[in-house]
Amino acid sequence: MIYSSELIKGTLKTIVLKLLADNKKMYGYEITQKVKELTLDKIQITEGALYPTLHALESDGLVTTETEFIGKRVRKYYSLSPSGKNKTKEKVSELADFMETMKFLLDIKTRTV
Amino acid sequence: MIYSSELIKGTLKTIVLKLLADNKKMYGYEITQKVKELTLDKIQITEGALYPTLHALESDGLVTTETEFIGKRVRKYYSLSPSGKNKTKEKVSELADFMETMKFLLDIKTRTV
DNA sequence: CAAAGATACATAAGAATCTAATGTATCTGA
DNA sequence: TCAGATACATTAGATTCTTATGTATCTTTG
Repeated sequence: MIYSSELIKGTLKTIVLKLLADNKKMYGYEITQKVKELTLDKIQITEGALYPTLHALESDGLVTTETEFIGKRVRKYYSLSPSGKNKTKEKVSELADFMETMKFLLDIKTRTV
Repeated sequence: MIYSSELIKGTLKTIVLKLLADNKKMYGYEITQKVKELTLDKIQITEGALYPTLHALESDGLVTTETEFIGKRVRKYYSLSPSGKNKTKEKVSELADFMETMKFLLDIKTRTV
């Protein structure tokens, strides 16, 4: 089972930030594979979604980049900047809070009018 | 604190379906107020988001409508159709599953390479 | 050793879904 | 009376994703 795409919307940035917080530095392709692995294939981040997100994080100053060559092939590593670390904490705790709220909403058994 | 809007994206349809499952029939404005109340103002559904969603649910055959007049003012009640009830179960359990996955993703403490 | 599949970057058109603004109209309480 | 709440609805624009495409290198396998 793969989650319907709408569910992923809005959480991608937080997922990426959190992965970077846990793994120090990662490159794009690695992120897609890591998410796929950690979620047992339930979340598959496409490159068309990931790269624009990474670029946005960079232009917002939340991540810094360094390029490395593996043979002739380029690899672009992303790391959290100090403000990126703060942002990560904010986004993660907001998402955790949101999930609590949603869990409550989904469990409610109220009067059937 | 109000959740950043991107978080709501993709969950609105599920929230509405679940509310209808619990409350038999509801009208649009009532839904906005109910969500606001149940989430202590953390989730505020705007009408610009809600009405198109309700109309989409209707044209998908997931809800049926009945109009009622309160004085001269019209009120449009929405109820789940049989397929809407099935859809609600699907969407709710998918979202619950998704939240488990996200919780795992957010809590992971892995090697710092 | 050729070809397929994996690795690795990137962009772009289009779809989906929300925000913010606007519109109309009625009801209620101070 | 008049502001605020109730109640419907639409629309322009923004955001963010999907799907497709492009380029190039590396690795594995028949």
